[in-house]
Amino acid sequence: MPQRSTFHGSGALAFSTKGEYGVRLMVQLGRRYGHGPASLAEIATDEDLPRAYLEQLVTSLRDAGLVHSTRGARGGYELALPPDQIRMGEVLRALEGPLAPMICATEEPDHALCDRSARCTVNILWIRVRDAIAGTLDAMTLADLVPVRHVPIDPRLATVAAPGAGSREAETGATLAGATS
Amino acid sequence: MPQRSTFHGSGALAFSTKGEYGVRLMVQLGRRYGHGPASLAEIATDEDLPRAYLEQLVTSLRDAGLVHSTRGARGGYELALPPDQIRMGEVLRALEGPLAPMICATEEPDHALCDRSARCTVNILWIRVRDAIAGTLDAMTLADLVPVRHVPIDPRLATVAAPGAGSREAETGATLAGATS
DNA sequence: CTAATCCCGACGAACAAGGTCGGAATTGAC
DNA sequence: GTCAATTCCGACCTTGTTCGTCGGGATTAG
Repeated sequence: MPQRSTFHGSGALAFSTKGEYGVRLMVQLGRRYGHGPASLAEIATDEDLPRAYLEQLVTSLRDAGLVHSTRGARGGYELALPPDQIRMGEVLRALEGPLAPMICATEEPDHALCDRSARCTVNILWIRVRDAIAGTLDAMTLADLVPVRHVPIDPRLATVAAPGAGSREAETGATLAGATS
Repeated sequence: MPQRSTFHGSGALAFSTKGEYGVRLMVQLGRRYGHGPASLAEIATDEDLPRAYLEQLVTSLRDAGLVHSTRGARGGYELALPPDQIRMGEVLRALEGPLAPMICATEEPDHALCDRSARCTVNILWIRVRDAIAGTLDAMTLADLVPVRHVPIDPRLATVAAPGAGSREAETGATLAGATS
């Protein structure tokens, strides 16, 4: 496949495929958590994604300390932390860079102010959007996306799969009414 | 100037220049609200933006019913509504298209489900991000971005510039309900 | 009439997104 | 020791969107 058709996020503020594929990759690793390393080929098949491309993405995730790799035969990747301790904000930041809808709204405190910062009244808008996104993303963990497993092999893992364990409830008032149903 | 340096939104989920310039354009129109039409050349100079490019953007805003145009000499553009009745969400949607971080999280009810929608547990993440963005944007109006004017020429216009006009207090949670259904 | 303005469609260069490729290094299994 | 599976790494290529530019036509005030 040369390229994905049209554009997978049609409008404004779209994530790139890096973000999308990377999250799907992480979810797969979440399902396999506790089963030892999983090879990229395996995951690429499961999610129907180009393996060579996933290699690039997983490198970012590894460098960010989110996944751990094992080289050699029977090697692969696995989560470096339990799923409920991986905030989705971290995942997306590792994949796509800092969450910043605009150059003057970087997450870094040493934000590169635009030259017009003096009379720039628009700044507050981008800041608020950035905070809303970051807040939402950091309020969700990978555990919220991994489908519940019936019976974990290791009973100690039951606490991990418990819903809403660590992640605070978001203050965004998210009404996700019947989204996918 | 052929192109803007590097990329004005460095990381993930960046607005394009359409969104940025368009908002700045609207703010300028907000400052001039009540003073009759303003020409694009004037605004382009004030904001130091390419006039020919603004022409394209303002077309979208006009088609969305946010600005009103007057043709001919001494013509120009003006806001079609008072600033406090223009939600920033509308502005950005007009400029950039629907707020959708991912194809499977469109604002339209007839969302084109990705082919994997059955076993897609990731969807909820994009939906929440989309709601957070839309909620934040729709809770702010153009009046929140226009710097307060000291003394309007026409005293009747004081009501327009007055801060308590209503939509300021909208909390993010309330407006979300209507958006999704 | 003339000058200012909006209006419209076509055009084009630069750039990042979205992948592909080939090979080197590492390791488990036999 | 050999072999196969796998991560690791950098270079390369292609395509579409973004970010504008350009030239002219339609409209209207003075």
